[in-house]
Amino acid sequence: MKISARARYGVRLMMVLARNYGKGPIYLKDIAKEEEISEKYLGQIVIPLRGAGLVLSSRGSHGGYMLAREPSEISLRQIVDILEGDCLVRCIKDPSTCSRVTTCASRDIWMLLGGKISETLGSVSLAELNNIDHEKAEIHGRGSAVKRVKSKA
Amino acid sequence: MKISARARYGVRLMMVLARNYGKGPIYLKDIAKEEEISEKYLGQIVIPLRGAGLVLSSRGSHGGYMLAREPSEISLRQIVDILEGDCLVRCIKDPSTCSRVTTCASRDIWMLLGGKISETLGSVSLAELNNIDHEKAEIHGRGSAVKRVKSKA
DNA sequence: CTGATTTACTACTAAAATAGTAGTATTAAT
DNA sequence: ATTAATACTACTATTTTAGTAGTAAATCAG
Repeated sequence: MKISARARYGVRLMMVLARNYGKGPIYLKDIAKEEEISEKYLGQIVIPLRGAGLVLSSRGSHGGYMLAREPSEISLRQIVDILEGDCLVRCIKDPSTCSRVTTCASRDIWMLLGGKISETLGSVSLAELNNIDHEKAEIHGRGSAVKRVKSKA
Repeated sequence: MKISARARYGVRLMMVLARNYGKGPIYLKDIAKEEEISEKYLGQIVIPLRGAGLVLSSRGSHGGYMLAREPSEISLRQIVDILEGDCLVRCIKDPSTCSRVTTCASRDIWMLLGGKISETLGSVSLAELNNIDHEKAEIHGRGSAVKRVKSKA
């Protein structure tokens, strides 16, 4: 039971966009460089986030990505749900895959657990996440994200 | 983010043993038949459960498996922890695998989530799980487990 | 003792999922 | 036009998963 790189990378991508909210579009290249993630792979990850309306994009030489709404209005749950396609057990989404559904108690428990996970992820917004990040950065002395690395200046 | 068949099967195996607690050892063959799981595969799954002291085994012609303690004293968390080797993200168990550990906020969230999952699984015992099961069985009319299928009689 | 039956252990394997890479097309500013 | 960004599609190496197969060891009945 682990979280895919896809979802983890997606969250980090969104955190960078959240830090730069209101500053216009950010290049994927810069995010990839800062977060040390393959740009091509990030390019695949951002597509469904855009498709779900969490991210806006613009193409061309001054293109890039930005959040579609405030960081406080985007929860981790939304991001993870989009990127982590599969649920805990298949029979939750699709009960027809198992004939034991009506009598299976363990299924009930996996559903309960799935609910708890959603609840937990739903209770954390990108804004809160970046607050944690900022506190840690103050202690350990890290710069303020993209700006420092940005290729233009 | 899904639960492996290994862990799911392990939970079902333990539920059968819980239903038959106090009745002496149960054959893996019967459990496999009842739960419609490969006996050989179950044989692999039960080993670590025995190793962790949750299950007792005896070999030979009247061998089998039984719980090492009362169903109310065994939580889902124990079972899942034993069978689901990996944690949510590798950097939790082994911080040295990532250089960003000190400044990474997302890691904090995955740890929080991991805690919630443990908490949830820890709050459910095999006894409680079988109560749910029994309620469902009464509604949908299923027999009382192994006995019905048992190969000897 | 012997044979039947069970667990214990080890090695192997087909299929699926994961985490990418690569290349091309499209869009937009200079 | 050229450049520089996103958009899209296809492919692939590696790892993980979910088993299968076969042998060894223990235990009980007769």
